[in-house]
Amino acid sequence: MTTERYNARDTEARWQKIWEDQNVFATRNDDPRPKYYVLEMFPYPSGKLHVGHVRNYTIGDVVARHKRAMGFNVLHPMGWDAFGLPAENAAIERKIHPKPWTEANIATMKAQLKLMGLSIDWTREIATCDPSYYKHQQKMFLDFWRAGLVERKNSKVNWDPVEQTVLANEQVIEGRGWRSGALVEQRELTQWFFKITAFAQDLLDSIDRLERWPEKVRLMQRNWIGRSEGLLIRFALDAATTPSGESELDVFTTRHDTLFGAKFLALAPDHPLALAAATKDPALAAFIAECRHTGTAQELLEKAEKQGFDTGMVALHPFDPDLKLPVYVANFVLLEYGTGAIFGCPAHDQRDLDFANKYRLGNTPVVCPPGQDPKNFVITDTAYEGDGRLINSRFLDGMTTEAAKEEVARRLEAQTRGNRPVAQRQINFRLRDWGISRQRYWGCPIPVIHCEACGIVPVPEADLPVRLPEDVEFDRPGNPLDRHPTWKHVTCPSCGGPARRETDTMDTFVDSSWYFARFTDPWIETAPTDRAAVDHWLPVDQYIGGIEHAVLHLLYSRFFTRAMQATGHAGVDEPFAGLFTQGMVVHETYRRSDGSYVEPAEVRIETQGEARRARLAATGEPLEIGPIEKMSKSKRNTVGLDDIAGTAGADTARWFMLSDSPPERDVIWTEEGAQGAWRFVQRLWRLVGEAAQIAAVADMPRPPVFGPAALALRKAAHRALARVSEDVERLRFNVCVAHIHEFANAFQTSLAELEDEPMADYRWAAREAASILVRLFHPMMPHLAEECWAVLGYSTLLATEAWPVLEPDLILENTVTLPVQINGKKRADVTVRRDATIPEIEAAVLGLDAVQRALDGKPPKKVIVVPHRIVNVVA
RNA sequence: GCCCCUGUGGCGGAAUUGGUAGACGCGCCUGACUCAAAAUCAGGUGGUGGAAACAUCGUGCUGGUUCGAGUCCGGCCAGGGGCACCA
Repeated sequence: MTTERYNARDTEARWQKIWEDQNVFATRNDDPRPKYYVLEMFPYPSGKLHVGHVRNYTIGDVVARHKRAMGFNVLHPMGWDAFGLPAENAAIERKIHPKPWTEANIATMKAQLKLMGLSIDWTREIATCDPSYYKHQQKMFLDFWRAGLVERKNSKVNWDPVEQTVLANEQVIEGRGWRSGALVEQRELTQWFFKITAFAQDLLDSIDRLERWPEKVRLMQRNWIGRSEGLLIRFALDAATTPSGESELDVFTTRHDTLFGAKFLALAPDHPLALAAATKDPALAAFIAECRHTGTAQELLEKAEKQGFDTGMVALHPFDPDLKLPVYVANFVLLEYGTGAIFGCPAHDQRDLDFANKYRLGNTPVVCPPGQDPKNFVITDTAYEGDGRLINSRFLDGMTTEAAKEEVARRLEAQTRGNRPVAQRQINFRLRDWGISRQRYWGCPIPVIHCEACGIVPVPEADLPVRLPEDVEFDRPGNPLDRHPTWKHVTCPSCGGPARRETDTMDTFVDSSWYFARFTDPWIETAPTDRAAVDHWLPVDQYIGGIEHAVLHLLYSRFFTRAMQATGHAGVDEPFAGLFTQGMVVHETYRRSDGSYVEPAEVRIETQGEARRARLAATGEPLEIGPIEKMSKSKRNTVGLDDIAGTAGADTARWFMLSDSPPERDVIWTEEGAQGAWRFVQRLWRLVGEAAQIAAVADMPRPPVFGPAALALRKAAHRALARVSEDVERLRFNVCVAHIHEFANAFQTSLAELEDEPMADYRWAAREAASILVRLFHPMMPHLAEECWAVLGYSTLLATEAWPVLEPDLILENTVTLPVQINGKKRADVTVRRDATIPEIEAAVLGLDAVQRALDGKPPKKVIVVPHRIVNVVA
């Protein structure tokens, strides 16, 4: 019996067309079934779908198809994160306008996505560069502004010299721009900010509720928000020493217990008091200028030595005005955190100690580590930053760190100067407001107008969207909007006088902060969201994407959803109830003897025993096999969709992506593995073909009894069903793959052992087994599954079929075989009735030869019976 | 420097969450089919000893808890990630 070889190319195209023609994946908002919203992070339309995308969307598609089979009304949309710099760079390099460039890329990538057979509702497709999308974003910007969630302020910002634009803190990784990799400089600019800090506490607290998020991402967000509880202490200054008679200085600390160890105060170089003093002290002004200079590049900043300048000002210790503390300006104090001023306790803070040692300010240990004799506890080069008992601290002596903090806070809060308390408890966050101004063209225009008479005026809602002009030039660096001859010149909507449009555009992360909400009703024109739709669908039940967005996109979206809730655009605060971060696709690298990289497609791998060797396929030239790395153009180790889907088909690529590694880990793309997946596709095809030959007709009545062969097959089918059902729910697709393999092996063996003329009961069981098998692999390999479904004689679409129903009786055996251990080592097996009592099991075990021998006539010390698991005899 | 995660055959990885370590796949070895190759099918594949039954060791190292530890606890080592003058 021969079966035709499975033709992936034609078959996949055929089913894709059928799904499309029948609108199988279009989702209705008024469908009464329970909802399930699956979403993969939408792509930037770079023009090329790479295997990382394939993995991401395959995972999402498995979830979508499985949930659909489980009876949910599944929303699985797709769109384009279409604003961004690459389009502008293409415009500069290739003289193509960003708009047609982006549109062409979208068309290409959409066609590639369709080749993968994803069950996407394309009727909801959106692109963020479309005015029908960004007009709503402008509307929300204005609403947020009115709600006090937008602010225009002057501050130090990260300037990317390559991209010629400002970046948010989250977009600076190790001092470099997240995209350009250029060293970021600090610049002082007036910018638009979203007040993400307004939600700092809530964003932090709510992380606890995100139970279906990876712990790792939750931790990263907690650290990024960086809450610390401390005390704001108002130090008195000796007014005679200050530039204009200033008498107070606020300092934030989390270690108020060490207050008696204070040796100095330090101000950030740009602290108002430092600037005031600098007007009267040229040397200080020079020092501050120097700090600013070295402060431009993050890298230098990290290596820079602690430096300070004694301002001559004197502060008084809050508990003893006779203790005078010098006030320095120091390069390591940050203006943006706390009050921009600190008190230095050298004994218990390494930075303060380095500083004090350099300027000979001395140190007094005030916290004694546990187990240390206070009498000979001295600090030289290493500060003690841990907890302990207080020493050298008058009324605090003997207290624990915690008690001393409380005592200091209590006493200082009770003190007043003027009529203000000397201290108050304060919570500080590391999180900064989100700077969204970008000095670029290809982004969403910020809908405001600058008027000399009226100040900053919002664009009236009737005038939205503020459209990007299309006639722009990219011949020079900088922002083309700013250079446009007419676009920015407008009349003030308030006074009618001449005014200027804002030429900055929004960070593209704003675009991606609410697209998931827009998908719930992308048709509504009068508002960003339809409240019924957005409240029905959100939060996203399963969101899938890369770990690189752990704090960027995922934190911004959490903020944005809260802001939408505050302005009435959504009824929820958390956008993503479940998050899954998938690993990267990596590949071996190959290099010639001259060090140049060679693409996998040009390489031939030879194996000799366990040794692997690589050669250039064309010439046989030997190549060095390099480390396995993230796919990149520079290492030339990329694999394109065409390389995979071309002959072996999308199903093969999808199956391989899911088979080896757990989805959260990196998967190594190997030629051998891909071939293995292709072989399995063929094997399933043959297997289902053979099964179809003997399988009963679909409506054959269920036989009253099953013979041993039929029963064994049914058991294997239902065992696989039970296991795959559980593991697909837990997104453990690699384990699902193993179960399907196991079942296919058992099925094939069963068919091979068959007599020529199978009995009716077996023919019924074969149909059942085949239909279960096909439905189990359908979410992963939908085209092959549809084709097999048709081969089995069904006329329905498998894409809309229900998940098989488990018969639990079939996976319960009447007898169980338990391993028998003697002193913890396995020595025998015992088979007992499933419902055997513990004494019965014990009796059976003690009767075993191996146990008798081991006991040597003596009674066992102990027999541990764990029903259905194991028996352990302690001799 | 601080915080977190991960270490299991030649490789990717399973292990019912404290109960038979190595499922499943890749690779490799042997055999069948073939003039031959590919494809396919059958068998084998952690180390050591043994013809075999079997014995014995074995989840980075080390100590502990337990009848029983890959899984829990303590201390190391290695690899990966996040944050980084955050007071």
